[in-house]
Amino acid sequence: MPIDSFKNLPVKDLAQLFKLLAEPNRLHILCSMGLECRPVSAIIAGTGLTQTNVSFHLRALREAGLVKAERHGSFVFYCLYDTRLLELLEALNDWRQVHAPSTEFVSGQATQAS
Amino acid sequence: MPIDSFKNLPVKDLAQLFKLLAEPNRLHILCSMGLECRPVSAIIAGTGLTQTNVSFHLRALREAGLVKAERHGSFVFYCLYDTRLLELLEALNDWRQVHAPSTEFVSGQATQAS
DNA sequence: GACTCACATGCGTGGCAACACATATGCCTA
DNA sequence: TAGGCATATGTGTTGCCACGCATGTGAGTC
Repeated sequence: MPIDSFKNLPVKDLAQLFKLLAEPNRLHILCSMGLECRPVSAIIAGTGLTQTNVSFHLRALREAGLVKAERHGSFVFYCLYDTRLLELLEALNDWRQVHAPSTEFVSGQATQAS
Repeated sequence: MPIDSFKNLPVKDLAQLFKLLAEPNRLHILCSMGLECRPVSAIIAGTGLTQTNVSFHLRALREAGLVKAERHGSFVFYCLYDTRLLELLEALNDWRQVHAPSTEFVSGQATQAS
């Protein structure tokens, strides 16, 4: 693997993944799922989104292979396919905090980069 | 730090970062910059995009703090603020290859996940 | 089978983002 | 200072995406 292997990154595919993660609500859904499987109703309650909207986003995440759905009775449980995604999100967030703090709350105070 | 610290991720800010990275051309620009500083004209040549478009995307990246601009004569050189971003991109791409291959080329053959 | 609950889907709408064209600005050279 | 090159910016258009409403489907209960 050459040093500048990032020049050969599949930009298009990677961008498609980022597009999925670029939606605050979708990201919220992913994070609120965490490590466990939860029924859609729990996700709706946890996020405060409408049922239509949650279903819409779950479909996108499911079709992209980020989450999987399992029927249990009349409930459909959703969970992450690979929870390591959350670690990557945290890593990226650590980087962001240092680098592009934008709107960030530090010890209860808003530090807006004007 | 609790185990489920990802439930406290600043979803909105993180999504904003992903939004920047969700544009194939913008991602291409970032990757093609690599570790060195390059003038806009080089980026234009490297990406094949129009001057307007490159300038447009560079502005977004600059205002987000992902890249910095330096004037040298009549040229403006752009480079990454923190090249560790590329490592994160690679990590995320490795994850993606395993997990959401979507449209991926392996040894010249398209392996479409139908 | 009728009713209910959990979830999915089709359709229409509004808003935003990428892009191109034209033009402005800044720097250099002669 | 005139002219040309490098880059930025303003405006308008187009296309896509998130969202809500209404409705469909599938499972469980009686």
